[in-house]
Amino acid sequence: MEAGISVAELWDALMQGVVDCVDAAHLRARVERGERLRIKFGIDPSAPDIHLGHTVPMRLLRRWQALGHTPVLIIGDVTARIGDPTGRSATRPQLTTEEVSDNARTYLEQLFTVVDKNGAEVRWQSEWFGSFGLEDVLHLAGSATVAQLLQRSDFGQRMAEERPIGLHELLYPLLQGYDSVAVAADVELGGTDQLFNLLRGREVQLAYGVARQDVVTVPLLVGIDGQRKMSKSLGNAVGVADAPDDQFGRLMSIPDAQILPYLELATSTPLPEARELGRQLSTRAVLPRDLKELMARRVVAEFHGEEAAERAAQAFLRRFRLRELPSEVPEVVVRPGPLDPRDLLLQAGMASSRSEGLRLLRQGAVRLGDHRLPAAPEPVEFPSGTILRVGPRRVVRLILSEVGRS
RNA sequence: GGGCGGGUACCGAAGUGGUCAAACGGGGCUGACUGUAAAUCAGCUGGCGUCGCCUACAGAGGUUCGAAUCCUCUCCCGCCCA
Repeated sequence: MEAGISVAELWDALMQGVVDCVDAAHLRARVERGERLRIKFGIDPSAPDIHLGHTVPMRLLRRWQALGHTPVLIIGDVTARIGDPTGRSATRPQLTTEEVSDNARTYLEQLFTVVDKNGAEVRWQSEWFGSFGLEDVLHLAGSATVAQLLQRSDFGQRMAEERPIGLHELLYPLLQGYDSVAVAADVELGGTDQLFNLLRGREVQLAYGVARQDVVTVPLLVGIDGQRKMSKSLGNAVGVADAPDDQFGRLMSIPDAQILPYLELATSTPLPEARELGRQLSTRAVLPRDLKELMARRVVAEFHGEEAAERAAQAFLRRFRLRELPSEVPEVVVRPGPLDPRDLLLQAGMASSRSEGLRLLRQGAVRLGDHRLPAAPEPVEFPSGTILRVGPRRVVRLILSEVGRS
């Protein structure tokens, strides 16, 4: 435990960025008593990678960890198969055990890019649910009423729209809640959308006669579309394990309004500095574009290091501001000899059909070497190594060869 | 078991005999513009030897000169009643 910092300061550090805290008075008292708490954070390996949105609660978890508390990471290998219905307007497809265990492996690796592996406890749901019998399920189900579970707004909405709600989905919050019983959680952390599930955990604990956890939520990170919650399946996520260039590029595409939230939630920028930058942004003392670049650099640096962040930033500038070629141009093998432009696009993998190729040509999207290709049927010829560009971001180097073409 | 409403392109959703490769919205792509892969505006968005052909509106049959649209059966989904 850190010496020389006041109880109030300690509490502030723990609560930085927190949205909901239940029961705050209870939790604060425990913290002030110097108790070392077990902080539960669950993650469902329902997709192969962790994204920036996940790192928001993870980052808070790391702060708690640094102040002497124990992260208890739950790998939701059972609930992942159901799919958390939170925020969903439709039932999720259920995953197979193989998919889940594959995902879980990469999840753990990626979790420890933020949370310190030392002193963290990793628990798999199957530890306790693996031997869960029907009687156990019934007992657990008996801890809540249908009306209580239907309180959730997403369920209510689905009811109103006469859409289906799977019975297993109703069980989801209870399963997650039981985890808290199994690991004797003192605190559970999650995004604001998790509030219902987190609070349900308290009720489950009550039903099992164990001490109730306190609940802490953090803001959700909006996806790079600036609209919806960040989610892999919505394609608006920045993956923790994504390549530096890819992360940087995606981050540079967020709307201006999201620059500050990203800076505060997805980087380790100290709060005072973030506030000051926000002030400069509002007075235009700093350009949104420049601040966005700073944010993107910091995010990339967290996962790949300063050097990689610098390289990614340089590559981005070269490519989009100066319109230079990226340093690594993928090569693609095409057949030599005069080629119909549409076939060229098809062979180069830039179009999925000749019709699509024709559309791109008509739209003036195709540049071969230094020239824009017209939508004419005349075959083109070019030396090996010629650059083919389609649109602003797809580039390949054409290698002529009779062999190896597909 | 009964009643009702559905299954349309990547998604949502119109269309109820020809003019439907299928309105509209979202997404995606492209162009212009810009501080950016933002915002805005415009176009494109089944395939093929490009004014023609092929495949397509859950599936299989059928009626018709002609069907996403009508009929029959099948499969699947939702809600309600029991």
